[in-house]
Amino acid sequence: MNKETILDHAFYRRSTVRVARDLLGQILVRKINGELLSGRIVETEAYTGPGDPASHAARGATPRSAIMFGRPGRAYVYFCYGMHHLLNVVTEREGTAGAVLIRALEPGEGLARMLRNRERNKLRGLLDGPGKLTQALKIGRELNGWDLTGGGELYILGGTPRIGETVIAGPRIG
DNA sequence: ATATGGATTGCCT
DNA sequence: GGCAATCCATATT
Repeated sequence: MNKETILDHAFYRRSTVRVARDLLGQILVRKINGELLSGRIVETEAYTGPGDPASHAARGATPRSAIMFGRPGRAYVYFCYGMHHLLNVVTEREGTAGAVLIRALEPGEGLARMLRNRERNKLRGLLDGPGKLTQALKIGRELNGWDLTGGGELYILGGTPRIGETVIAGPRIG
């Protein structure tokens, strides 16, 4: 059987692009106030280090980007445009920069709560953006540096059944 | 100490 | 399609 397990250190400690691709279809789980919120990852984006101008780690480590050089399997959450939190997972071995931005989810558990968190009534457009899903799952900077391999408030479930999906991989746009 | 602009979203026309 | 909203990390003076 395809047993669902929490993605571990070894999963994240690989090339950023590979982790980005393998994250598709897995389940992001958020536990907060005794409630379970979850969604299936349907869009990701890879950010590496030097050589990737769009990456925060492009010009070496800064206080903010240092975590991208740190242990894989940690969350990198940062605040953007003065109003959105963006969730990444750190990849590559310690010392090498890399992170994958979670761009979109398909709603799973806790739908009613996620709608409330976003003050929306429709399923449509609930989790289809990096800033939207963090709002729906109440993911903020307090989770920056969170170890995703240890369960608890935030983790990612792997080994989820694939349902005949098409994975499209391409260069980043923009 | 100050200036700049961003891994976005939602509302406007 | 265009653009304002709005905080903060980073670079510059």
